[in-house]
This record gives sequence, structure tokens and C-alpha cells, in this order.
Amino acid sequence: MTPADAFLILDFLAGNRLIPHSVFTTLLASLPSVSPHTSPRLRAGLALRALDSALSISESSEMDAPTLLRKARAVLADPDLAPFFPQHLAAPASADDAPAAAVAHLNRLLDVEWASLPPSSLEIAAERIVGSQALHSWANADHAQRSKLRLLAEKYSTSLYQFYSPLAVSAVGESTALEILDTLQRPDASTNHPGTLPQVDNAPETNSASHCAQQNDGAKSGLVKQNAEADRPQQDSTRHQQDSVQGASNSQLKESSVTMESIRGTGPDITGFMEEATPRVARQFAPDNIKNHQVTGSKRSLMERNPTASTYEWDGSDSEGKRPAAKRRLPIFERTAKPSPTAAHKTRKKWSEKQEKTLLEGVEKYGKGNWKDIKMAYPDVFEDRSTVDLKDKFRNLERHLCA
DNA sequence: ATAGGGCTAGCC
DNA sequence: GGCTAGCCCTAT
Repeated sequence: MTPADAFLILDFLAGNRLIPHSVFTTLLASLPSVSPHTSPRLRAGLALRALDSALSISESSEMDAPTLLRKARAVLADPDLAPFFPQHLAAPASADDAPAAAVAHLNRLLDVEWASLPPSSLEIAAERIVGSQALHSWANADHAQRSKLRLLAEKYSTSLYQFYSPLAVSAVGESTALEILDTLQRPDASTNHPGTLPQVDNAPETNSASHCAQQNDGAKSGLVKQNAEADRPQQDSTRHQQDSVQGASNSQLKESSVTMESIRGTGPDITGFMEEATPRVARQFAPDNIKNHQVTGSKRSLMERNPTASTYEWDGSDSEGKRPAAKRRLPIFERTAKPSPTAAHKTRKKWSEKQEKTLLEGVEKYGKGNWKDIKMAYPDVFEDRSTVDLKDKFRNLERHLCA
């Protein structure tokens, strides 16, 4: 799981009051550590959670109001949390009210604070994807925005699966969870059984040390030595989580295309999924290639006729004189400037030592092949490097290491 | 998104 | 001319 994913999930869990503290801490233990300092909402959620916890009376032990108040004051005075409590919340706790009244007052204020906590990024994304505004969001989104929505859809379904355990469901409410999953999984829900965790498979070795071993049994590298035993289970679980989500993601996309069906043909730009295919199709004329580039989720094959398409006919003869000039004009798109075939190559840029070291560190940490995660983990170092650059560079380094 | 083959600028 | 690092292209 990437730090970004972990943040999305933690942000959602921490700010959800329905999730009991015991459940929250259990789930927290299975997440990679996330710095709460990146998000005011997350910090506020954690602060409210701490205060909630201090004010809640556990079933087994009876606690008197003074004790509760003392605990609450301790939380409110915690230097890590204090900045995230509003002034008026801290005030009654230090007043000389009767403890019971102060506790009751605090609880009321706490209710208000919980209610005013903004929705998490995950919930916002979910609403945009599967909520009532989904269609509206899509219709109003430009190309870049749609790409983001697609990414969010996948991220959201991944997150759901990663925490789709009976524990989490009991916390957020079974009906809600099932409803969301149902929406995400339709129409082929049968391929993904909610609550059934994917089986662990034997993922191929992904660490570079083993890669070297395959090529040269004696090769040993101190530079890229992955703690394979410790890392592999995590990688495997990540991998099969991704695998298990695949079905949901596809369904999600299918679902999107189904909803898009309602506006297909009625307005411009209803073939959002096809936009991505266009540049490639322009370069590749083989029918097989065109078929391969049908974008997942698009119901109509590119080989099928598009009812909204215009056609230009050319009879192949050069007898231009027989036709009016207007008819002889080439379709507009053929007259537009094509990008130069010798498109500007990126200027060759030598990899710095720091970049190399960071790349090796990234591979050690996230595993070979997780170039996107590595790039995201060191955005400043790899600012001018693409994931493909990372992959190429590592391949290059590997050659040296394995030589 | 990633893997792997291919191309080529730049160095010797 | 050969080699290689860095980059591109294509398939999956």
C-alpha cells in the first residue's frame, strides 16, 4: 500500500465516529505509518477521537465525573492535540463548573465538532464516483479531470477491499458497506465475494537480489539487498489485493459506462473513455491493435459503427473536375498540422548519484516494479524522471550489479 | 502501470 | 566503429 493510500484510509477511519476506538486502533496497526501533520482534517479527527475516548465510560469500569473531566483536560492540554481543539471547547473544561455539568457540556460540544468535521477525501471521492452527483461530475469534467476520477474510482475500490473485513463492516454499518460494494461490483458481483479475502498466491520474486541470482548464482550485491522474508508477504498481499480489486475496478468502469449510456448520443463528448484511445489508434492502423485499444468499460467496440460519426467518402478517382470544389475538400482533420514525426526528444539527462541511491533505496523499500510508488515516495528527487525512467535506470543499474 | 525490445546521442 | 546510458515504443 502506498503512503498516499494509507493516508486516504486513515483519514477516513480517524474521522468516522462510528468506528469504535478499539476497532480504529486495530485497523491502525495494519496501516503503514502516516504522518498526521500533512492534513489538518486528519489531525482534527485524531484529536476529537482522543477526547471522545477520554470522555467515554467503559462498560466494565464505572467512572465518576471528576475522573472523566480530568482525563478530558489532559487530552485538551496535550501539546500535540491542543491546537486542534477550538477555543470554546477547551474553555468549559477549565471552568469551575460542577464536574458532571462540565462533562455533559463537553460531550455536547464534542457532538457538534464531530458533526462539523468535513468529509474525508475518500468520502468525497466516493460521492463523486458512486454518489448521486457521479453523473454530473463526469458530464462536467474535462479530460484531465476524468482521468483523475478514474484513478479515484480505482483507489476507492482498493481501499474498500483492503478494509472490507467483518470488523470494519460492523463498524461502519453492514447495510452501508454492502450498498457501496454492490454499486461498485455490479453487474458481475459473482466474481467478487464480499468478505472473502483473496487467497495468497505465489507471487513471482520481485526483488533485485533474486533477479541477480537468476542470472548469476554467485552474484552478491550489498547495494540492493532486499529483506525478502520480511517484504514479500506484504508485497504478495498488496499484489493479491490489487488482483482481487481488479474485478471491482472493471465493474466500476463498466458501471460508469452504463450510466454514460443515458447521455450517449445526446450531447458532445460522451465518449470519454475513447478519448484515450485516439492517439494510439492514429498511429496504429492494424485492426488487432485497434481492438486491443478498446478502452475497458466502453461498451461499443471501436470496430462497430458509431451512430454519431460523420463520414467522408472518396471514390479513389482523380477526376476532380467532375465534382464541385466543396466536395473535393479534404476532411478538416487531415489538414490540421500533424505532430512532427521527429518529435522533440527529451534532452538526455545524466542521473545524479543522489537519484541513483534514492532509486535503490526505493526499490529496497517498495520492491522492484513499483515505480509509481517509488516516484511518489521521493517526489523531489524524481521530479524530472518518469516511472519509465526509473524502470530503465534500475534495469541499467541491475546490469552492473549482476555483472 | 509496467516490462522489455529498440533506438541513438555521446563517449572512448 | 563499438559501447552504453538514457530515452522511446509497443505489448500486456
